[in-house]
Amino acid sequence: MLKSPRGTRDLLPPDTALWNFVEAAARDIFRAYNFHEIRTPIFESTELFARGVGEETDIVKKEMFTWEDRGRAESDKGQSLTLRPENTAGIVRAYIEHKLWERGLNKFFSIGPMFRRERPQKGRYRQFYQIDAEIIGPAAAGSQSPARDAEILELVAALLDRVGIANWTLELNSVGCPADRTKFNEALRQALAPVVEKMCADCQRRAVTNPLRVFDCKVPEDQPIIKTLPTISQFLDEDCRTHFEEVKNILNAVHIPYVENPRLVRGLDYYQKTAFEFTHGSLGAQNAILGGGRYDGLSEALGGPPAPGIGFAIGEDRLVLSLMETATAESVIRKPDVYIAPLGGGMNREAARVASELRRHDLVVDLGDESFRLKKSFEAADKMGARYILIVGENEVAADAFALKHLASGEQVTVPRADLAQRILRK
RNA sequence: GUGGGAGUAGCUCAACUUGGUAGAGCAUCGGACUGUGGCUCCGACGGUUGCGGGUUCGAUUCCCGUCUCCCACCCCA
Repeated sequence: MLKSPRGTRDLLPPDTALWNFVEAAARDIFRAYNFHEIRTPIFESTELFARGVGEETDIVKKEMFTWEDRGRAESDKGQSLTLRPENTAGIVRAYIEHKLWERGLNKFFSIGPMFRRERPQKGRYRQFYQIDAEIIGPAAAGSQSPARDAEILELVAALLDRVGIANWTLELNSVGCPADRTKFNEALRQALAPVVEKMCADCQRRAVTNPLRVFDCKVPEDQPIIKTLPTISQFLDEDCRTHFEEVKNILNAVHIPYVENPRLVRGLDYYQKTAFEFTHGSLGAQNAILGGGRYDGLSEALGGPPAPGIGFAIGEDRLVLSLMETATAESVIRKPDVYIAPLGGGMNREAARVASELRRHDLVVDLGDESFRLKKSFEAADKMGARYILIVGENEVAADAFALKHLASGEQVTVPRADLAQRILRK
């Protein structure tokens, strides 16, 4: 049997109602913060991600779906294309390409699929969905301000609260400027050198390949050593330090709780200053539902003008997973207001007329078939959770009044055609 | 990419310590009940036991490979 490819899956009803609920809530929140939707291609030139995400990142080195396009002529060498592994690079590319700063546009959101060639596990798929938001623009427009960082964080908190995710934790850090990180990395290597032999095998490897990852070590014996290691906060320059302080000041002012995590780092090269993550329990090892940060140098790295920016990406798959602990898809689905049961030959066309009329009143209407016995229609109406069942038989058509039964109470009345919609809307 | 666990009906799961005709509940469809449901009862449908190979008279069971999912690692949202 044909199956969906590894790491992909079908989203089916009723779960899709939960996805729509999340996306509708996100759109509401974005509107309140004056963000506007942008839709970029799901594949881009490979070069964009190499330059934007970072040549040396695992994402670019081994986790992208990349192929060579067919050139138009023999002499035309095919361009390397890649399914987008994240969306910030694409949005910044569009910002540059269309000179969006000229139009005064600087707050964007986007919802859609991303692709990474990783080994799948729960909450980690090869096609996954992200809700992205970015603030980007000329410094003169205030895009470098810590107020934007705080605004983004407040937006995220509002969104999580809106969809009903309780007990989230905001972890906050500043990863400084590139110069700060260089100094920090150097200090970290020096601090590790004399002690690394006493640490676990993983840490010994990390100390060489990626020293920052030592902070993620979960081995209890290593913790005392890790506590003695320097943190990035000690290496921030004046500008980064005051920026970070002001972000925290504003968060305090709007009562957004956070915990400082000096060990929080970001994997992508372009992050600077503010880095953050929202986590939620019981997602196993993949406990981050959302992450983001500031990327002041990205536009220039992609050949654009200076355009400080900050943004985040919600892992929608994980958000929905978290949501399923408390909410069921059934609770957000809209059930039919009325199920119409045509009864007897020729009644399909009469039922269609009634259904058409009721739908014009914004009622959710479903119907059976004139071949159904009444019992079957009742069972169908029950199964789909309809509020009312409406019987359209010869008697009803002759009288131009229909039997309307409230399924939960069993109360049944005869209602003239003209009064049907109002009657159903009432309760 | 590495390590471990698991794949049996649409869903949730059985089928004794290497082996003997693959079962239940729920769901679906039909009937009891030709214009009044949720309950009950009866019946039917449903499977190349993930796929391929091997051992065996005989494999859901044992062995090998492979695919997929799950857990963890790497890394990351």
